[in-house]
Amino acid sequence: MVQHSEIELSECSDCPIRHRAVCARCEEDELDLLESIKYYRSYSAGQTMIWAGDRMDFVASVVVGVATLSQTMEDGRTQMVGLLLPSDFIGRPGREIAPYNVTAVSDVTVCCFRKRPFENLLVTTPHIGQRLLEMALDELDAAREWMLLLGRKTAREKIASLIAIIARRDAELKDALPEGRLSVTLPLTREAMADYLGLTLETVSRQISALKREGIIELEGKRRVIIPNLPVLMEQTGDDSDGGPIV
Amino acid sequence: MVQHSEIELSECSDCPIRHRAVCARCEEDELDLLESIKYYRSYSAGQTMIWAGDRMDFVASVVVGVATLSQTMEDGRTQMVGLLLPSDFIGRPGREIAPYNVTAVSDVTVCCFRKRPFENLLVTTPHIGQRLLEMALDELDAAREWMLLLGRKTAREKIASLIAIIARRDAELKDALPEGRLSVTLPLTREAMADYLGLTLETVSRQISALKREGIIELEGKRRVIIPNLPVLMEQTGDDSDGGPIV
DNA sequence: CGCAGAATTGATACATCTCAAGCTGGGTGG
DNA sequence: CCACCCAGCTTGAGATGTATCAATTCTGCG
Repeated sequence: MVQHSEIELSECSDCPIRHRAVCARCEEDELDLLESIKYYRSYSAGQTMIWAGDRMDFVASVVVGVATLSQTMEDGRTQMVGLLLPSDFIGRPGREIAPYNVTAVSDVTVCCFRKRPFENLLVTTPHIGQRLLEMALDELDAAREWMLLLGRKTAREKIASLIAIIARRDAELKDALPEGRLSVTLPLTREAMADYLGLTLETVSRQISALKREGIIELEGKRRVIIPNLPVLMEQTGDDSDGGPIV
Repeated sequence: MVQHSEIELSECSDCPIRHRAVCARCEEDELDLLESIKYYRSYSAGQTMIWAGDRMDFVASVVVGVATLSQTMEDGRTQMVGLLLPSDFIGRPGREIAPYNVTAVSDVTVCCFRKRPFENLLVTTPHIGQRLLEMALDELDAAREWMLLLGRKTAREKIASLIAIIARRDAELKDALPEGRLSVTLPLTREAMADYLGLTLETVSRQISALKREGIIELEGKRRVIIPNLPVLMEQTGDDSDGGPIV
């Protein structure tokens, strides 16, 4: 079931996530230590990478692709609790059992470290622990933003927020300020968006249609969204108008 | 507005949160360093300790009492995003501006560290960073559990979950397994519970009444809840029946 | 006692879910 | 090359859970 095709990727020194992942702060010699315990793994779109309850003998960084973290209740209701993009970290030092499902949304390649050696490095190599702390705190902030969305926003605000989040992230990747007419690709199906937002897929579809009808977004196919005017979209998110994210 | 009554508390070595807070892993000599930059601050019930947008020149640990972390939208909708109990950490190294409101629910005493010196200790004293990482990851797990609650649970499940969470935590403090007839005190008003759960206070009140009517809980006054049979309550939470928390 | 904040309860409105029926676009096999 | 199929998506109609608005009723306390 699980596809294990090992992929030969570049060395750490010219890895695409070298400066954002858990290894970002490492010096050359520390990088060598990581290099010696790392290996790549790939999954194809739709595959479940890890099942909640599985024993985990590794931790990993997403190198390429998009994956999701999700929880499922007995009756099938599911809630996404994390959206994993390149450089994001999977797993937790000191934990045996995976608490969430991890699913590949697109084809995904991850850089794995065997857990035990990684835990040792964590003690001996402060730069790794420092970076991991920074990343954990960033995720905690994101989770709290997400809690406001889930608990208090309307369906329309949720959709607008999601599109805005994706647009902002795209811009971040290009290091360009988002302005004028932008075009972003939704990496998620309607159902995955629903799981992200705590809605049903029908409501997601209806709200997207409504935003389109009102000219706030345009669609090119099902997955590509054009935002003629970002500030207008931002007004629909319910967030403070004045502000970029507080850093 | 803010009450600054300094309180003379014990030394670190016999501090009530010595073994759970950010200092838990510290050796005696490391503790001395913390001791030299710490000071206490107290707030009375209902007081706002920190406003979102405030400049933060310290980080802190809750020593006594309960506080909340919350976000408010322009039109007044508010969502609680953190419940801070003794030993929980406030603030983030490397951050200037507070992103959330912090409010004292009961009278609260915190142990503060000036931010700059604390950040230096973080680099020179790995035990602090390690513990902080552990705590951040625990909070992240709690946030993700909370996201499932906000996104997918019904009002009744939310209330049952909240009572169960509080019951479990009380038991943890006493290091006793919860069994038989338990009695717990809700540290929150109905409105605060609503902000925690993403509901209105009327819905909270109705659901509590419903659980009472059905004999799943009993009330002693408004704040004290008696749970005649914990497993029966747990069935109402929507969570997996089999399981304690995955550690 | 009497007041104020907290909580309960009721009646109604409304947003979102649920169930059900089509639509669309891209791939496949005849 | 077309017909078909299927997953993903859209749209509709009606049900339902929670919010909203509005009285009361508690409870603790000066």
